[in-house]
Amino acid sequence: MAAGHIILARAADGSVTATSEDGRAEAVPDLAAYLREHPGVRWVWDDTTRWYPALLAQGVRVDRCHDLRLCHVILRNSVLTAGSALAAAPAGPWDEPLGAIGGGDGLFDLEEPVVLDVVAEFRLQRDAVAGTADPGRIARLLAAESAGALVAAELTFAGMPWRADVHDRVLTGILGPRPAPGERPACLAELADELRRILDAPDLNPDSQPALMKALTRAGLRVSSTARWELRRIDHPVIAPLLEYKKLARLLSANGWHWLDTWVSGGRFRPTYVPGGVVTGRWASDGGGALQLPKEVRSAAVADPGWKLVVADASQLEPRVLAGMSRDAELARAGQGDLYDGIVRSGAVSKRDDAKVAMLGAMYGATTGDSGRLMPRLARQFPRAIALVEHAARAGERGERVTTMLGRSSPVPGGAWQLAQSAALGEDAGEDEASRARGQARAWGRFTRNFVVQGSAAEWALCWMGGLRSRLQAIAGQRWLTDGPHLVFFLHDEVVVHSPAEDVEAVVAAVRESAADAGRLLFGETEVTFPLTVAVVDHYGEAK
DNA sequence: GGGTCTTGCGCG
DNA sequence: AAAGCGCGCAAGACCC
Repeated sequence: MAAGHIILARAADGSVTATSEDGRAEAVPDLAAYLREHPGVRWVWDDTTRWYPALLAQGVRVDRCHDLRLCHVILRNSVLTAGSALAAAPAGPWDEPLGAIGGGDGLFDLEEPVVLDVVAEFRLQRDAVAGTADPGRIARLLAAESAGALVAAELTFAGMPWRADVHDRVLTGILGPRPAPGERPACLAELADELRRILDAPDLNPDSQPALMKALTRAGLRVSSTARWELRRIDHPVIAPLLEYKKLARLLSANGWHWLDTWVSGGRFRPTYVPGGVVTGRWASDGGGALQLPKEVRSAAVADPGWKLVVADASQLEPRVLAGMSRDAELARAGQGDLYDGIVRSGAVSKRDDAKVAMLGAMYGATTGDSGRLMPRLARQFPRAIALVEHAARAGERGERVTTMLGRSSPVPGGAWQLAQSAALGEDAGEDEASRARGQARAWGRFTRNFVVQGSAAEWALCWMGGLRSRLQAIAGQRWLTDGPHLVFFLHDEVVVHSPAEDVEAVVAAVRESAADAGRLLFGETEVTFPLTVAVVDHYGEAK
């Protein structure tokens, strides 16, 4: 049996109080020492971002926590806890966005710090969970979400190993040497000159969309935007160098030398992750753009000497999660190996690429094009899976909420949406109004359709990563976080572990065992498999 | 000079 | 000007 919960609270003066489950409270003069003296406890606190980074900096790791702020958001919105006192209460400080609550450590925070009653909030949350038909379900979500908060803090603390010299070499190879401030790198400057020459626009700044638009129009190109997908299908000598320019300009502005100066220091890339930052439950990032790290620069993520990167990604995660949720045995069978090959073997479609496009269409709500055309063939072959996403779409079109495997619910559409729908029902509603409302209803249906799949896949990933974190800790033994194998990167369905070479075998096993556990945590015993692609590499660019 | 919107593109 | 979901970021445009 676990050692139970201890609730930590910080008063306005900074003093810390610990309250155990039987209600006994004690002052905690030395927090780091207190945590070390109580291993195995699940620490309950207002917000992991307000406690854990400082503890890590003092060399203290935490096994488990309950993040009240993240859990509050889930319980406030879930249809499973809609009848709870927590959900019925008016919006309060726990509903405020990240960073706005608590002791007011913001630099210009002039307001009185709000001291949150963490003991009362924890009781409300436990009651909300206990009041559901299957308390274990949403409890698993809260545990996974909280574990994710610990992982996020540790990812930032440890950082992804990053070689600035390698990154610089990549940039120089593609763009030319680093230019003086305010200048374009050589390759971009040459391309810009070429564009000006071809378009006969000597002062053109190709970074300005309106200016580019004008120059293209003057040269006789009929375009309605300067987006790549539109330019790509035009036959004109300017297109090739223009697309090349855009590609290089993107690399320079998003992940060039400026990015390197800003986000990489001491040989580590340290972005900020935001657990629960996306409505579906996916993480967002805030600074560093960790979730958009382009493939071109991944070779700069190099393992330290004597260390390796273990890169693992879950293959075709979303359709597998859909198979699990819908208990679609046919789709589970198709996913015994490569899922898209399996769909071809089932006879639904004839090419692997068609299987992929059709499946994406089912999960995103495609209605036209190849995707929309192929999707009905899936419905015949995998009726349970497709019925699940169709139901989610219909519910969204009616303005209802939908819920993931572990209990995160979608928001209700906003006031403008509701207004448009009721306006369309009015007697004097015009055809315009009605069709706009229909369009918005379908758009919300596409969102809820995707929500159940994307959100449940995010839960799988949280469970996977949480389990992996514990296993890595066990492998590390007495070693400190960054001295043993540890997570350094996360990307929706992919993780990177930085590991001493001698631990790699154990790490690979841990990654796979954690994936199998995650499947069971979401679906119990299930036919659905969650195969991983695992690569042990010296640099991230080698994987995939 | 600041804040916010728009465009375009990177990731899953 | 996306067909088909979810994001973040940078640059320029635009407004005050």
